[in-house]
Amino acid sequence: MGIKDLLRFMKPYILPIHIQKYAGKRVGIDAYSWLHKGAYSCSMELCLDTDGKKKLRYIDYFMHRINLLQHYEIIPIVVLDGGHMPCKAATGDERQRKRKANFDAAMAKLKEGNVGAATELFQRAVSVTSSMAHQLVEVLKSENVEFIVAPYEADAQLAYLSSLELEQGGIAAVITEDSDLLAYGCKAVIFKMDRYGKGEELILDNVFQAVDQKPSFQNFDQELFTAMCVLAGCDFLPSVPGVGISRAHAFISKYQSVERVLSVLKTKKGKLFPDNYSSSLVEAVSVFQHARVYDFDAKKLKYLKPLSQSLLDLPVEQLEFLGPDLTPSVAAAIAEGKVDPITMEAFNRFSVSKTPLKTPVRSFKEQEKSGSFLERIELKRTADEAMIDPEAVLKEPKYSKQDLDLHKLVLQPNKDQMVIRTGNPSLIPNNNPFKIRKTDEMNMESEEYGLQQLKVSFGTKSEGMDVSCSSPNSKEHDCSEGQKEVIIDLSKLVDDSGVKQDCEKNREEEGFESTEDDVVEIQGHVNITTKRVRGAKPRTESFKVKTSSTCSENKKAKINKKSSILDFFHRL
DNA sequence: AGCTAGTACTCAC
DNA sequence: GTACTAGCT
Repeated sequence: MGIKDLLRFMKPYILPIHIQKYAGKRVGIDAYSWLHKGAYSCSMELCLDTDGKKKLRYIDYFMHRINLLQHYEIIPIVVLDGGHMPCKAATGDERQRKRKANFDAAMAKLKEGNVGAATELFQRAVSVTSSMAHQLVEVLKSENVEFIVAPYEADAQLAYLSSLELEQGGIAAVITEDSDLLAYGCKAVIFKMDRYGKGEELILDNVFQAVDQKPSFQNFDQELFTAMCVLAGCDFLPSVPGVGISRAHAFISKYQSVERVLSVLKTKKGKLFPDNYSSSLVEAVSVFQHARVYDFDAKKLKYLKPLSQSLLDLPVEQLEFLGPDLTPSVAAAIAEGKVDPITMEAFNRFSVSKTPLKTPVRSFKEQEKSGSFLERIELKRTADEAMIDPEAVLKEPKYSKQDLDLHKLVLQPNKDQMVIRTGNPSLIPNNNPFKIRKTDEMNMESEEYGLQQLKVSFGTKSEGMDVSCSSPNSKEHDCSEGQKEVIIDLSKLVDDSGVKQDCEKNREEEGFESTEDDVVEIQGHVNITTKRVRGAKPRTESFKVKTSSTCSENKKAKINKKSSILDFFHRL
């Protein structure tokens, strides 16, 4: 939702620019915007979780834009969303239901054979999942693109980076579609950046300094501006009925103080003014000012802006609304993309895996991002696959039978079973001209993700879980085109043979040859204690962990398409 | 004039 | 998440 009507209201201050303006500078990117847009190019594939490269087109979209920035010598800093703020309004159930309805309608159209109508409906059903985010993180890692997973809102983290000096790792501007960045006090924000690098920019200082410009913010400071945003209605607090951006601005201009505006509003609105509105507004403004963010240098959480005395006087428990505190190690693990910020599960070396949470209440964003029905994830792109004719892919008859099977899985998301198909995560779209990968880097990564990953925690209550996953030994990079397949049988609830067969079938279809020779297996037990920092009770669970790796050596030679940056821009 | 609520859109072969 | 708009106060 952002700040209701803020961008329209601020239109006079929003000017067209080209990102070239930021050549040589560091620029922050609100990953959610691009993930969401990119998802449109493959919404059906994402919803159905089909196998194949088309599902990863959102990565293509994202990386093409990263490449665009790099072409203009901009240093992109990708910021991803982390956990959810406790105070976030629970407006999501409605959207979630709509998505589900669109998904069901899309499946119906698909059964009828009306692919066009289905595609349209899938576009309304698609949402950004944490699997997608993590998949992106893996590609960013492999491409050496700087990224950070915010402890909570990416917006707050971006605003924090924007407040830092360049030498401290600060950024000169933020690219986003979200008006919240302004409420957080981001100095320079670029909206609606297109594929050529054109966008619309708002410089906050220009707003405060402008004379003879309407609407006028001459007597505003950042706090009043943020208060205006909250009054107009934001994610943390809906506005008082009848108050929108114009009236919010008028009130703040006139009374120059949050307290006075609130008391006037109270007498004016009478019964329409909610009892706890004043305290909620002050809290919401505080979140925009002091939200918890990650300090990359100190490697711990800190506040976007140092706490005021009145906040410092509060007992620590009452500061939870700024984002619950996280221990430095947890905060760092989240920031570096090693731990899922919502479930607190360690990410698998190759992919994301998790069952839907069984906690009674899940917020909208939580459901949206943790992938309510997209529990299967694949990263199995190979160079071979990249050679497949797109036409042929489209003609594959998989949309009939296989998707019905998938649909069953979708309708029973609680089944404690999933199949994770993984491949070399470093493989980025083959049409990607900036694919430069150094082998030693890859090996370093593999070490970093080594056996410690056996200590992963799994956020389920299942017992006796068998985890088969690819062993991250250095060898596998010698056969980076090889494919790994992981099957997790979390319970005996479901007969897994069907799924396994599907996998085998896929392997054949894709010409995958598994050689038993290089299968490595490690088996053992690990005891895991998961400390759920946000609200839930700590758990200790015991899992049987089995690791195996399958690599195929005799893969076709990689296509050595010499794709230069110029090639890429010619295609644009 | 401004707020509310409903609809349409984001990609790109 | 946004933009646009018809209809209401």
